[in-house]
Amino acid sequence: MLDLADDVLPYPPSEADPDRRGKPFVASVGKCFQVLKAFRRGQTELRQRDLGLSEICKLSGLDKSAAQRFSETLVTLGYLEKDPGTRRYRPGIALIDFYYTFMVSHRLAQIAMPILIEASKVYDTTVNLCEMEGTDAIYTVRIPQAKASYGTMLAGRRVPAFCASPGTVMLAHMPEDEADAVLAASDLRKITEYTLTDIPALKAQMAEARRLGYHVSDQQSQIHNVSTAAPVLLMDGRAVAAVHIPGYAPQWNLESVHEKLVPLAVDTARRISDSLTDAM
Amino acid sequence: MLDLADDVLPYPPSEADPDRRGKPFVASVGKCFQVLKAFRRGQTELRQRDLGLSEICKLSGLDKSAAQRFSETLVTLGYLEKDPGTRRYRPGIALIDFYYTFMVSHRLAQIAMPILIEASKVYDTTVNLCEMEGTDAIYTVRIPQAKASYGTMLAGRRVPAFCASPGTVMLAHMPEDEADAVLAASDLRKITEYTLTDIPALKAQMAEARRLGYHVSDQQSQIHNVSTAAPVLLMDGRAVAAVHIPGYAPQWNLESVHEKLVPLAVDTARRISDSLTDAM
DNA sequence: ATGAAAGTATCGCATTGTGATACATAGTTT
DNA sequence: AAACTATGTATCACAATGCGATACTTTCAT
Repeated sequence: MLDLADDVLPYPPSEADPDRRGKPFVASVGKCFQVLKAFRRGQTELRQRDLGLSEICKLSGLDKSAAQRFSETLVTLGYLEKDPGTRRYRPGIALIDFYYTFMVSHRLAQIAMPILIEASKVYDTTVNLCEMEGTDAIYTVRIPQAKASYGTMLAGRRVPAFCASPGTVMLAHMPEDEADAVLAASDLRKITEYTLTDIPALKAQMAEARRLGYHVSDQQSQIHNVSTAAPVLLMDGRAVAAVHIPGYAPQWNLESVHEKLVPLAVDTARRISDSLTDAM
Repeated sequence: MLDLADDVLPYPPSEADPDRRGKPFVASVGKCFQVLKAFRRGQTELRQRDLGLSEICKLSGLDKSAAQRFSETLVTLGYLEKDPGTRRYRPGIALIDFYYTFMVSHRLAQIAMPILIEASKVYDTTVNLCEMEGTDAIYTVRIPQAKASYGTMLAGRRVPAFCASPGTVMLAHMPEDEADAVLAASDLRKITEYTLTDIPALKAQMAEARRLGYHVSDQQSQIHNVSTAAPVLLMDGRAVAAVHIPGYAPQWNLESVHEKLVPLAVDTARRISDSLTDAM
């Protein structure tokens, strides 16, 4: 039995944040999102798609009454579904609406999509677009390949920025103080035995990524995965995203990745950068 | 200038609903989602990605104070972003999290994904998976093609069930009273000049779809689009989803769609149905 | 300059959410 | 079966919290 709870989640979510102090904040809204987030934790920590009320309590940090109020509210709104038999809750299909709301107005994704699709056909590989959010890189566009695993096909996945190639490359092409702040806020724990966790080594790696214009991560976030990333840059040199192409063993190794996937990633990222600046 | 507002959205969202009466409901939560929904309306009705506070008021039905409170709350939580210069709000990247939360636990999508990818390669076409939500068909999985338009690549898009082939085919394979209820609740307005809007004609069309096991819609929801859909069925014959393959003119016409896309859609849907029942 | 419209801040009131408690139901163990 | 435990549901008095009218500030058009 896993021990949940306790690292009780960032709530109340600000009053700590510098420039959010004093802004109006409706606590109930924060709590409802704690409930929705509980399902994500439930999936990673408990490996189950549906949660009972008491599990929601533990994972959200809310008491029983609150958990019930918010869960039922979310059911009424369609964002959770409730199995009448088991009385357990699960994510509702209406949640997809917000993905659409975000993506449909996301110019970067719109521009990148056809270019990424083309790129995926070159070697029949998965190709992803990543963007920074806090200390994570989030996959926003993924062009899937039939043989890939389901989890690696889904947009919305998060990976700690410090230990994955898209993160490295975005941190590298970012004002240094911002990058430092991200590293400082990151939970620097080893994901695999190859994960770098000390700041100087990470900064050296970032410097090299900046120099080369790409980064190859050798099993630092996943065993048997040598993955490449190249930055999508604005004219001022800031990275707004990264193109990420994973290469899985045994099909790909460090050498073939350098020979084939690196140029592809760099070129794809550059084409996106160009289209982006043209469009402005 | 479009007149917005007024059809002030279904709020308070239940007390009307039969079996949701008396369930605890936190009004603030409902209102925060009104704000998020406002962005979707803003995109379709105003064609703009970001909204000012007063636009949020109109589109959400909230007063100025409430709109501000909830918008700022959502900014603090990361679900909206605010441009400091223009003071306008736009959807935040964190919204993607909920897509992931839903999809990662969605067995149907997991099973369907590789099968849909295979299908998309046969004629290099877009292939979609749709599911019912209220009176709409929602696209939950989409395998994009480079030449397609961005809007048709995004999961989360909704189409009224009555006038699109995936909807027709799902309604057809549904207990009749449920299908009738959906039609009754639908806003039966012509989308194109070919849209059927009278119930008997729609029911005849559904009957034929049930008989054939697929449906081809000829420009009923979009001009120059002849699209095919076939139902994904459980063992009891109920549809849980539909495979949808659009065929755009001039590349595709009614004849070539029948010859090629119909068998592909039917076969793909059947393979998903089989995998689904195997997995249980 | 002037005015209108949009955005932000303030604050007393009472509505609304709160959470302790009690009750009901499901699932397990003896 | 009965007894027990855990989990889910309902109730309710209190006051904290969200409410929204008002006033203030900024921005943009004229």
